[in-house]
Amino acid sequence: MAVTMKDIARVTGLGLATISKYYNGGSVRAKNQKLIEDAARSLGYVPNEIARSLKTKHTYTIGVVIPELSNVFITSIISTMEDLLRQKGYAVIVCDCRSNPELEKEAVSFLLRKQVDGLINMPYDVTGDHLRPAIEAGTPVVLVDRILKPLEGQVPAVVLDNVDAAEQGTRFLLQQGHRNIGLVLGDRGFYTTECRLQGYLNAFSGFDVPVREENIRCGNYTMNGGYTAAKQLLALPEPPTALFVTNFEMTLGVMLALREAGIRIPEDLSVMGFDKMDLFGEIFPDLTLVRQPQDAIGLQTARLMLELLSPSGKTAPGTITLSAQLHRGKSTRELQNP
Amino acid sequence: MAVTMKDIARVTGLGLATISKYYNGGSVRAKNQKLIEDAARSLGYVPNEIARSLKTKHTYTIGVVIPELSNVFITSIISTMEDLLRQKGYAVIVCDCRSNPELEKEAVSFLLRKQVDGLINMPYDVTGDHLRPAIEAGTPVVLVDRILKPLEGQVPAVVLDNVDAAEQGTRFLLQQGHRNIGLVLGDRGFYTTECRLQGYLNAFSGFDVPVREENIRCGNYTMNGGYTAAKQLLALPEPPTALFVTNFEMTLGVMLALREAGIRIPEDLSVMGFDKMDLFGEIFPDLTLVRQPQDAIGLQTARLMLELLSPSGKTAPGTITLSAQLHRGKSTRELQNP
DNA sequence: TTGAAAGCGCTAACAC
DNA sequence: GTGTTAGCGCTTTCAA
Repeated sequence: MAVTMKDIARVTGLGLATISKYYNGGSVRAKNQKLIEDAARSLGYVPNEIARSLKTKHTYTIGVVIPELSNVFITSIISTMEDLLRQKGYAVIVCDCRSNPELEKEAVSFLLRKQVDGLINMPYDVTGDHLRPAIEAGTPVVLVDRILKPLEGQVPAVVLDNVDAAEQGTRFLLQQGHRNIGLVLGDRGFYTTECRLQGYLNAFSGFDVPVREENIRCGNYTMNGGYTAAKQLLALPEPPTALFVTNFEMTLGVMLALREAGIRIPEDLSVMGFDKMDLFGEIFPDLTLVRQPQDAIGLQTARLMLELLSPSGKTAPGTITLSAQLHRGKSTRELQNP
Repeated sequence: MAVTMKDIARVTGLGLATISKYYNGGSVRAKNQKLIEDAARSLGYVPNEIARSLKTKHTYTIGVVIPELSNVFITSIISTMEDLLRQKGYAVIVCDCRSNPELEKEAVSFLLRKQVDGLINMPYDVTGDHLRPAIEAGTPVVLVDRILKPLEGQVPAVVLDNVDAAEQGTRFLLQQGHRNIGLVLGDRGFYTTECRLQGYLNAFSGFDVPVREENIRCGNYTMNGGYTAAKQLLALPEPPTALFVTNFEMTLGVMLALREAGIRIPEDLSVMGFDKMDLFGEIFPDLTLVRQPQDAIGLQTARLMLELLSPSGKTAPGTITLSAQLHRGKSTRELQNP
């Protein structure tokens, strides 16, 4: 049987309340403090957070439900959130639902039974039905990276301004004189994919340049997908003079395909990447890209959750939209004869 | 206030014990079962696992402490473990200790206070001191990927036979006639690094070939590290005829460096990779590599934990060693004039 | 099969 | 500052 406060009480001769108060930062006579500390050490006492939770009604646990763990964007956001959350005393239970709506729903109810204080979700099921039980139970929910139309106004979210991000990137290439611009997207139907496509189209219509359907490819947000998409784009009768790739993994795949084909960047082809700079590191020392502020996304999400959890906080369920920043590197060049 | 069993009891007119039994799979009269289900649905009852845990002494929660989340080997192992564990009703709390022994120690005590049923650790602190509190508290611990000398015989572990893996890879290259073989390792001092180096050396002494010190490079287990190491190896007065790269991220970096340098594989240089095959996917369609059985590692770890947790199970704290398998791809070739 | 009651380890009034 | 006590939501004898 584990050591409990009762044991400490017995050994020290103090009352339970005193010991409890000590562990909750209350003021205790110095002599008794020493008594408690000594007893705790010699008995090997570890406070039981479960029992405490039962009483206090909060578990200091946050559930995080994500579609996939094998994606640097997701893992880097999780790391950032976890750092802040743990610093504030919260544990994080991560549930990878394997891009499966059934598992996603299950994960939510699982976490609810575990009495998590809050739920952070990068949603997969676009209906948002999986979150209904949480909302009904009054458990705070924060969405990351994607909003859910059916839940708009009910659940706050932290997202990138995806339309603007893609528009920025595309506009830059257009300004450089490119007219034939390949776009490598994630799968259709995803919130981010659709937004980024919209941004691309917006930029084109802003320049009054017609869009070539065949230039738009879906790379599934994976390295392989990007690789394949690049090969297809290169094989077109009129291959693009510039490529805009909309996430990290796909950019990696695209770069590999280009190297394999012996294509020089930016002499033969301009490339615009996406996502976080430092992950590309020294390998693509100065890739032109749309920088997604992932640290800020993770931070804001955690902060928002913390705010919802604070006794005062009942923040309005708005959407925090963060802006991407264009980084002008050396992988793009001005087209001489547009 | 949340809905509790008491509410169900009140509504149905049944006793607490009956309802509890129903939720624990006991047999209840069909009529009452329906009564309970209806009441639960209309009230929105969710069983409180916290209260249950207080009584039953187990939380169905496993703590996982890892050095870093941004590494495909680690995330893929976590995903595999989590799948099995969750399937058995266990939640997984992942703590990324950022390769910081202080944080690692803190993570363990944090999880202990949370009353996790077990602890899975890919250890960073080689002294293993951070795990002492868990061992003293009688909480089952399983190590993954690395063993801890000071804790040998006290804590079971699941690891790759790293020496043999590296020996296999190196021996294959030697058999192909290579004598000048570059080795790209992780940082010195790590368990896996030292084992893999040992394997390399073993193979050389088996062939009675002297080892060139300058061929051994540390790439920090990162993509950038691999990239840099490859550049350095290529710049040697007598560059190697083959490269053995000992993890996924570094292999990626090495491949990029080689492509950049316009080196053909395997015509100009043979390359042997490491880690899981399918992550390389179609991009390096047939890379020769030492395949690490990561799924098996994750599975065995989870299984071992489950076994320790089962009422019967008090498995001996041995080490499960899994073997790597050499995959003969097309990135290596026999040297004609050795 | 069902119900009454005790108690898991802790917190929080409240009285001292 | 300290001790007494009730009770968080559940499980689990034990008797009916």
